[in-house]
Amino acid sequence: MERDESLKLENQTCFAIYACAKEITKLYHPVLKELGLTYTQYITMLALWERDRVSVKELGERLYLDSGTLTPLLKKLETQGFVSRIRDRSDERQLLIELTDAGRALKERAYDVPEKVFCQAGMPASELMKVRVQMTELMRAIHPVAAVAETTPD
Amino acid sequence: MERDESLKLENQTCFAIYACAKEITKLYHPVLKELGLTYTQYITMLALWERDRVSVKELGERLYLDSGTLTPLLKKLETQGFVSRIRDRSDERQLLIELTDAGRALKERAYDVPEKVFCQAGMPASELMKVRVQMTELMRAIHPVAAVAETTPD
DNA sequence: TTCAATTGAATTGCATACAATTAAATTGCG
DNA sequence: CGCAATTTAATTGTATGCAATTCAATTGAA
Repeated sequence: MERDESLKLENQTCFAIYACAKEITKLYHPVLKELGLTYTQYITMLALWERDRVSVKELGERLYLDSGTLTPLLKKLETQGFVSRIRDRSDERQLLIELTDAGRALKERAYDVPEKVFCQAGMPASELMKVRVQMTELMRAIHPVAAVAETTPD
Repeated sequence: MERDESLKLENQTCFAIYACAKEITKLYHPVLKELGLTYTQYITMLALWERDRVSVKELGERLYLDSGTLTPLLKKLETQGFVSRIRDRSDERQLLIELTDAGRALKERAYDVPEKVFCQAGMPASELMKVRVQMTELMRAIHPVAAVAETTPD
């Protein structure tokens, strides 16, 4: 690539992904508003609907979020009545996140969400799946980097 | 897709893109720190290196950011000495953003950035290009939606 | 057992993001 | 011209995100 081309905005994969991520979040906004959830709260609920009564640490690993983001977000979900935050009796350092009945009930109303957003996005499901596979591959390529670098022999 | 599968985190294209975007930003962080830029400031400088003396509105359209984000960010870049913020004499509503000499000089030091980040990401350039093309397509599919919906006949 | 090292969550500080509103400047219609 | 509608930034309020630090609980080695 030409020296100058390398710094053009339209040649930055990072920017394409960054901009896309933000637009997608905006697409979810009106749909999630009906459920009383923000986008980050929504993916947190998705994780919990699959498996709850988990520590903040485990939740953070599944969502790629740290306690700085999750602590206030989970307090908010607790205030809204969707989760309970309970200290683990056998290890008081850990905070277990459990769905409430209302939290579990919310799942019923969430089943429509993906389809509603799909309809807004004018893209066939097969294309979206391709994108997902590529993103997952890219994620695998970059996410463990830090950990690997640390264990590199010197 | 099975009813329950549709809400699984690993099946959400939105989550794959969202998580990827965040990890990529983290990859840039240490590299950009040497230049004294955050990620958002960096893409703003990329846009300005291509074309400066533009209004906040035009910059926002190219970066998909609004004045709520750009106003404080541009003030920061001004404080750092990389840009000047000048009211357009012929239309006082507009604020023109111009690179300073220091801002233009910074470009020289930025040429290394993409390669440095590539090296951290263990992915061939051809794969990254494929990702970029797909993201750009997806962006085209979803971004104009709102505008189109407004002009739909009733 | 004892205490230093580690672990997990919370906190702090800073930088986004964006919806909604506000305020100033400009435009365009009558 | 005169003023309502529009346009552009800035502001306000809320919600992330994350690096770095702190604090309490637990673990593990001597």
